[in-house]
Amino acid sequence: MLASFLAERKLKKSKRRDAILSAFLAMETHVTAEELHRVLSAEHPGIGLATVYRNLKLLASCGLAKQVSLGGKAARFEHAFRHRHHDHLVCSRCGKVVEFLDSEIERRQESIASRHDFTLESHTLEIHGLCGSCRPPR
Amino acid sequence: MLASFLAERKLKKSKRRDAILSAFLAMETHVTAEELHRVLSAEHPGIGLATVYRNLKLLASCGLAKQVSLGGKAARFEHAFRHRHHDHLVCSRCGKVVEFLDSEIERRQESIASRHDFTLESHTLEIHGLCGSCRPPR
DNA sequence: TCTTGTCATGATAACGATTCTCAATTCCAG
DNA sequence: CTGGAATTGAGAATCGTTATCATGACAAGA
Repeated sequence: MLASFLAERKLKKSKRRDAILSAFLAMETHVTAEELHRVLSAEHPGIGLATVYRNLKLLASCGLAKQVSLGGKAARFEHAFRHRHHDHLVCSRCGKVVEFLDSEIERRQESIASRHDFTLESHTLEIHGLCGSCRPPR
Repeated sequence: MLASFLAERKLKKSKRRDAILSAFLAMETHVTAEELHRVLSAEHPGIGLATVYRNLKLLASCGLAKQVSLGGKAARFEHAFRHRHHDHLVCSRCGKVVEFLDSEIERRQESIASRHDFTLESHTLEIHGLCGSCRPPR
C-alpha cells in the first residue's frame, strides 16, 4: 500500500521512513508531529522533526493518515488504515475525543454537495462541547 | 449588544473599536484579519494590525463574529449578527464558498452529543469539493 | 560489488499567522 | 479636570510548519 505508492512516484524506502510509519500506526491517539517525534526518539534517536513532518505529510497523501484539527493550533494525525471514516466530538475543556459516525449525516452531505453542483471530496465535522466529567455539577 | 458586553467586563469604547466593528459588519465576505485591516486602512489610516486581531477576537467572544477556517491557514471571520447559523461548502480549487443549513444534520448533532453525555457548545462542518466551474469537463 | 544519479535526511534558517510587550494615548467615573 | 484603568501602535517574540542545503542512504545497472 505504502510500497506501491512509493514505487509509483519513484520514492524510496528508508529505515527512518519505516520507523516513522510503524510508530505512527502503533499510536492509538490523534497525534501531533512533535508528539510522534518525541515517542520516536526513544527507539530511534536522531530522527529530525522535519523528517517527521515530511513523512506524515506523505502518509497523508497516500491515504494512510488523515489530518484533523480538533481545535488546537497544531495539526493532528490519525490513521486512516483499517479505520473507518468518522467524525469527532471534542471536549472543549479536557480535550477528550469521541469518534462517531452517523450515516444519515453522511448521506445528507452528499446530497447537499450535489444540490449545489459540487463534487464532494472530503468533509470535516467537529462537535465541541463539555463532556460529562467537565460539566459543572450545578 | 456589544455595549452591554463591554459594560459587563469594564471594557471601554473607542473610536477604533467602533471603526473596526462597523467595517467588519459592512463586509460581505468571510474575512481575514489582514484583509479587514487593509480595508480599514483606507478610511482610518494608522490602525494597527494587532488591534484588528484584538478586536476581532473580542467580537468573537461576545458573539458578534464567528471564526471559521475554510481550509486556508489564516483564520477567517464572518458576522454572526442577523446571520443565522450555517455551515460551509468550499471549492478546493477556486475557494468559492456556499453557505447552507440542514436542520436534520443539526438535529442529529444534538442527539449525538447527548448520547455521549456532552453538552453541545458549537460545531464546525465544512464540506470540501470541486464546484461546477472547477470540475474538469472530462 | 562498484558507480552513479536520485531521493531522504538533519540542522537550522525562514516563514506566516498570531500574540505579547511596553510606552504612549485615550477613555470615563468621580 | 483628573487619576487610574483600558486601549493602542510598533515591533519583538512565539509557535507550528516549511524551505534550504550540504551530506548520507538507496536502487539499479555495469
